Amino acid sequence: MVKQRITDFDIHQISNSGQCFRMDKTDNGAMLIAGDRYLDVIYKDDEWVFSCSQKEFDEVWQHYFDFNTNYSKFKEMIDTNDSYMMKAAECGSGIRILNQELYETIISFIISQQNNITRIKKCIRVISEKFGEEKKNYKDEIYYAFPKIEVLSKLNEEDLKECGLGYRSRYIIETSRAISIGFVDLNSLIKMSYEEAKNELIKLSGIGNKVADCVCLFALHHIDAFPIDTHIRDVLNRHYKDGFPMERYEGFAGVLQQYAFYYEIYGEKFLRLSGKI
DNA sequence: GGACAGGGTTACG
DNA sequence: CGTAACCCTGTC
Repeated sequence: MVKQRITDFDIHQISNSGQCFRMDKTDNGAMLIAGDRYLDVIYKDDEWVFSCSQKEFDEVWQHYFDFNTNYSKFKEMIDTNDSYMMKAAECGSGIRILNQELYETIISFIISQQNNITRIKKCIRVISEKFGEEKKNYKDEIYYAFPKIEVLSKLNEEDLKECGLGYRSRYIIETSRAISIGFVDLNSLIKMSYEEAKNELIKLSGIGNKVADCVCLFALHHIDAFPIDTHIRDVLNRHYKDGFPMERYEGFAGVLQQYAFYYEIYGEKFLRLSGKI
């Protein structure tokens, strides 16, 4: 167990921010599976409690949750005249950009296209149960690691049928094969700049502009990546008619994208609870 | 019951 | 460069 006071952190906000699909709310926190690891996170007596050893926390989760980055700094850099972003950042003030495993993120966001979150989660759960390694957590409960590329790259579209992926099955298999034969090298991808990495990712089947940006932001931690999905497009149309001020927010626009995304989905609820409407 | 849309990408015109 | 088609499930 690791107990810690942490600022700019809210596991529920992160869970609802759309960057991960294997995190679920529990009584006073959340449980999550990342790669082949399981973690419970609980909020108790003003402290966050993590169900892992100090060693695992230091080696894995510290980086996963991006705890070494100061998010107050990003919020302070928001233009105070940018009232929409000021409100969005206040609403999602506990959001951090996770450092997720690359292959898992690639496949997860291929699944996310033309799809809703409930179904994305279900698809990922089923593909993991069918093709991921069966493991046991510290409570002796069974869970399933995300499938390895060695497994998925050897499947046929028929094998994925029960996962309910639809036309995305072909993308998953083609992309897995392309990576496994070295058409795109994940280890080099990690070392590339945002632009280079994005250009490489787009070479893969089923990855276009938006999914590539999601992978850059949520796995490669290029926090200047700014994925534009239908919700963010709405935000830009409503609040940034003259274009989003990328120059002003250069270097961390992706963090703001997350605040805006969360605010779009949960903002009204937030305003209601804080008595602002 | 059928029509439609859901955090896009691809393959055509 | 714009637009239809792609698959599957949930919802109305």
